[in-house]
Amino acid sequence: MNAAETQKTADFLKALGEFNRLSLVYELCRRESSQNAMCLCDCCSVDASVVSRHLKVLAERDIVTFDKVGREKTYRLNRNEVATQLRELADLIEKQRL
Amino acid sequence: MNAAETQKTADFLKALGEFNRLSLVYELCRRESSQNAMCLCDCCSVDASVVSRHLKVLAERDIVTFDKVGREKTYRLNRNEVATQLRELADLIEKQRL
DNA sequence: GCTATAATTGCACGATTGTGCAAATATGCA
DNA sequence: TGCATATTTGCACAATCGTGCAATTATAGC
Repeated sequence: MNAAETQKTADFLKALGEFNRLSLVYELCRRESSQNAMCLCDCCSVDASVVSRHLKVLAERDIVTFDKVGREKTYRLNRNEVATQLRELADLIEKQRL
Repeated sequence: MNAAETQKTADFLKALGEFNRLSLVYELCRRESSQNAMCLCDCCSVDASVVSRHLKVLAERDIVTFDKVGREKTYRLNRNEVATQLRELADLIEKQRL
């Protein structure tokens, strides 16, 4: 487990480890289809600019993906990728595979 | 998924989502037996006081546990508990169970 | 008792982070 | 072209966080 990998995993966990960002993830989790940012604003009571920045962080870590349609960006949760990353970490920790 | 639960999960992820703390977790993961804090200092090049504080954070989130033997505290990773929490989150995200 | 070692705590500091507001940008629609 | 809406960006600010150092506490061994 080199430093770069450790840092990458830490960044992934840190992206999920903030209340409003995790709320956004849960909100996207509830929805079947993609949601634009304005719609996501409702789930956490902060300014639209804040939501924009949080979604950017999540996108940088590949936790969410977006499509740009017109003037809207519609976001969706990368369910499988996120779940896989979490499970890999769980396996590593449990089975001592480093 | 209420706010308190969300906050708790976020705190758990945030505790893991810092480079030196995650390095400590990995170091404990490699070891079969408990390790005292001084021994753990080697894996991340920071002051002993910093390691002490990081271990406290990890203990507060039940990521590690310790036994006090003499003047030493020996830490061990709560493998199963941490792995279970990560898997539960993975399942929730993947299966849309909120 | 005294000394050495393990660990914690208080303090200070710089860096990062989350936030709101206002302005700017981008795009759709009339 | 002009206006409305979606999103981003610049700026400022307070709060949190990670850190090192020095002092303190706790305990083992002499």
